Amino acid sequence: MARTTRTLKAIPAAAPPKPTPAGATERIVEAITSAIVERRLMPGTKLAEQKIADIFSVSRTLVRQALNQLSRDRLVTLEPARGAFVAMPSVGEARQVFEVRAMLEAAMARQLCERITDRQIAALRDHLRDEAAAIGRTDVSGRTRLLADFHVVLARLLGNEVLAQLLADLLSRSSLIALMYQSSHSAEHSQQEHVQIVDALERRDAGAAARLMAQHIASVERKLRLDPHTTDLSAALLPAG
Amino acid sequence: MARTTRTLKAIPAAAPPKPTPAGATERIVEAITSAIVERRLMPGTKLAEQKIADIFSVSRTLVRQALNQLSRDRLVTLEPARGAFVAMPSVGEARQVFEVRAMLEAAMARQLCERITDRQIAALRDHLRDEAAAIGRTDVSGRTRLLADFHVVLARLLGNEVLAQLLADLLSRSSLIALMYQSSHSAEHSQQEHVQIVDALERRDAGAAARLMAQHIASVERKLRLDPHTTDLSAALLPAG
DNA sequence: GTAAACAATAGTGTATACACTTTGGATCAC
DNA sequence: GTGATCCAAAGTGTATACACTATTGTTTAC
Repeated sequence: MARTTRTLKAIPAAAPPKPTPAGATERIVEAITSAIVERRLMPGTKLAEQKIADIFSVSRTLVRQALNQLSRDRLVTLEPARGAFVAMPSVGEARQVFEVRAMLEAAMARQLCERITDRQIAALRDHLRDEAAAIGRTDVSGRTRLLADFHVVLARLLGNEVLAQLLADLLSRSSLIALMYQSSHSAEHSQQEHVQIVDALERRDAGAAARLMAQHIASVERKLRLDPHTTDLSAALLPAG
Repeated sequence: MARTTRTLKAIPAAAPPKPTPAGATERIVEAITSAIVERRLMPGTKLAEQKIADIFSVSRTLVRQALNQLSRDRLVTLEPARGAFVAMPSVGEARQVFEVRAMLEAAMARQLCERITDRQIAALRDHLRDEAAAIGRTDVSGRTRLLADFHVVLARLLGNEVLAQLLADLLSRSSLIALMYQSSHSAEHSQQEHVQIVDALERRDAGAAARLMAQHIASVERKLRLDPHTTDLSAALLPAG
């Protein structure tokens, strides 16, 4: 009697009925990350657990998990008993992130020259074309993502997933920093520098690739407004001192 | 009437009465991390939530938070609906971790030569002395920690907390890897290489410092037994094939 | 006797409940 | 009126409850 119904679970069922309900928590993390990087959530914004829970129709439990993950990525800061806020990276932290990126990515570019294949270079050219297209369309959020992805793509070409994930974290932090310190760095300029880097990679010129990468990152950092933003109210309101 | 009791909270109360009850979750993370690094928990061990909760006299909620954090550090892996296990990094992951460390730390050593002060070198010498002492005492867990801390100390000398934390994560993963792949690398050898690195830093010889650092990390990696450990049961039980 | 189907147990995944802290406003003393 | 005190609303921190999935041991069909 119970036979017919119970045997249902014996059927493995391929997988297609699940688009992305796999991780409910992950969906929330993705949504908040996108919102921050695409400037829909400004630094300092409070992220109240119950409000987010209502929006996604889940309990606070899953929201808290998501916020915890985001805090490990440094995209949100958790203040004990006060709540979660979109992170406001300090000037010092911004400098440190870019310093680490310069170290890592210059070394990566150097390594890449020794291993990269023609096929991989072709893939990079494709990516550069996508970047240019997004810039032409003035697709703001798309171009931001593509410009950041360029760096992760390089890491993936090395076949090093550990490096790729490390870099992905640094890049999301960089996005937040660029957003917070009003980067005046034009997308076109970044894209041109990417082209130069790929050119160097194609020539297998390790020295040039490393140097260009370091310069590119320094260039992005230099365009940040790292002076004004003072967290000191009195200094801000009494500029004469 | 309620006056006398309520006014108590007006007193800020310094801080001393709190040794480490700050984060209950953090205490659990620390305990499990120590247990893994000090080889009291072997790779693949199941970490049942309720058992851990009982041990620390807390609810599963806090244990789950701790396990989530540990999974982000790659010290434990979470298998959906199956539970948490002490991570078993693959050979590929091991190689990738060491590759990233080589890139990052060589660059760090190079940078350090340009900025390090005599005072900081003295501090490094102190650290080297501690290492030697721990080795003399055959203080296994202590020497392991000190040898790893050397690398984090270098990052801190650069004044780059972002780098320091990144490196700390990579080092805890390295510890797990060394443990899993039965490193035959002697502590004495590592310590001698540390001394050579500090010597190069003292000479402000950037090239030598970077090279020695890269060699040191490669040396540690080379001593790992990266062949045997097969995750394939049949291959393990039927060596003849 | 073997192998598949079933049932019981243990354990994870999510939601809910409750205690405590913070915060903004109202009250009260002066 | 100005100041601090107190109270209520909102929100976080932790524990507990319940549903569902995986696993293991048993039974049953052949």
